[in-house]
Amino acid sequence: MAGRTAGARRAEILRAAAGLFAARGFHGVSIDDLGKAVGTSGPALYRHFPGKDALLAAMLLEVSERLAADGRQRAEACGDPHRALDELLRGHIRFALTEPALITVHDRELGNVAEPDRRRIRRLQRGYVEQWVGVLARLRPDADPPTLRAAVHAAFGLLNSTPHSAQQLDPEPMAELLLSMGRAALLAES
Amino acid sequence: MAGRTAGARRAEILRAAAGLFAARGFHGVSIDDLGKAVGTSGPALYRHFPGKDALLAAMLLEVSERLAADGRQRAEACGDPHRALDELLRGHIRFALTEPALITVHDRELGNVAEPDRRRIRRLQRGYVEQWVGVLARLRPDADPPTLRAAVHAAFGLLNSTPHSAQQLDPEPMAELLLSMGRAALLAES
DNA sequence: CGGTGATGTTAGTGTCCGTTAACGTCGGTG
DNA sequence: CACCGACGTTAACGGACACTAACATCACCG
Repeated sequence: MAGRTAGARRAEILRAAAGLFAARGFHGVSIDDLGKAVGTSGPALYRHFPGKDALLAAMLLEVSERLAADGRQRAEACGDPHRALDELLRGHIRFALTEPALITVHDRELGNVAEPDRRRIRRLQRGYVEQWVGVLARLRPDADPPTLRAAVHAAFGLLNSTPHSAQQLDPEPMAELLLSMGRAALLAES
Repeated sequence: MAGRTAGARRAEILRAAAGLFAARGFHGVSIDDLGKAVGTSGPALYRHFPGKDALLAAMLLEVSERLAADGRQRAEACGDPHRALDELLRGHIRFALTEPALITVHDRELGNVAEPDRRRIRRLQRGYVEQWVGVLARLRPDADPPTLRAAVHAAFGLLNSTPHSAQQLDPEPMAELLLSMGRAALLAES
């Protein structure tokens, strides 16, 4: 029982921390802020994480693993690259619309993670990007890998703009808009 | 002459601060860091800005004004909406590639500006967005304004992804890539 | 029932940070 | 030359922060 409770607490802390980090930045959130956000006060956090840095590292590792695993699964699920690209887009869009705070922290706060974890996160992120590049390469055999990588990063920027603009549209039309924009951008001839 | 020197110093501080804020976030940079970055030490800053917050506010105001003025000029320069959109795209891309740090700070750190300046910055940003929306509305009369606004925000996300990916490609091909991707995304039928 | 581990509390502790104070330098100006 | 404003310095102060220490609670288990 203790294990399950501990896991729930940990997840609750990570969720609250994601919201606060996304809104004010890692250095703009204090340990006491994090404690208050989950109903405890301050240093209770150290029962679940060895420190503030470790909390951020755990959060980014978890997100990167989710994205990478989801991407691998979706990219390998179907042989048609057009369908595979749509699957990747839909998966990323669902994630971005469901957890905008995690997406925000994911591409802003890597610089605040120290070296052992940082490398693991980078490796996962790179693997995710390469899934996209692999699919895209089959759709655009003319383009060289660096261009494809830059295009994928640009598409991520497009999809991750959700936190800035999601308030303007309902989730379903927003998802459709992002899907068509992302597809058009990635398949555009330069 | 003192005026010219002061202006140069002020601009130098803003430039250095942009780089540091973009890399580590507003709260991750100290006054002493800012001083060291321009060759002076610490509190010399208070000869040029009343405080750290005011420095950020000045930076964001300047960027927002530059973007809004440039957008207005480019959007109004030509009657053909296709050409106007290309002009807006090229202008924004040039800015994003020339000053990636300013672009980064511009859409991350507004939350750290207090209320009097904050409203002015928001107004300028909104004006810039509306320039894009106005041009886009002539190209896509079918779409409603909220959708167009969301599309413009998404396109900004695409164009502003430069800081994450600009190292992979030379500036000119990168600009061409962003131009074609941005154009395709904004004109995609949903 | 006594022990134990998980989980919380409050009270420090040392450090860093934004800001102010007091003072120095120096070029230009009356 | 006396003065003054622009610009810089170092020293200090008060508060905030990450983290630790010492102690409380309480379910569970032998």
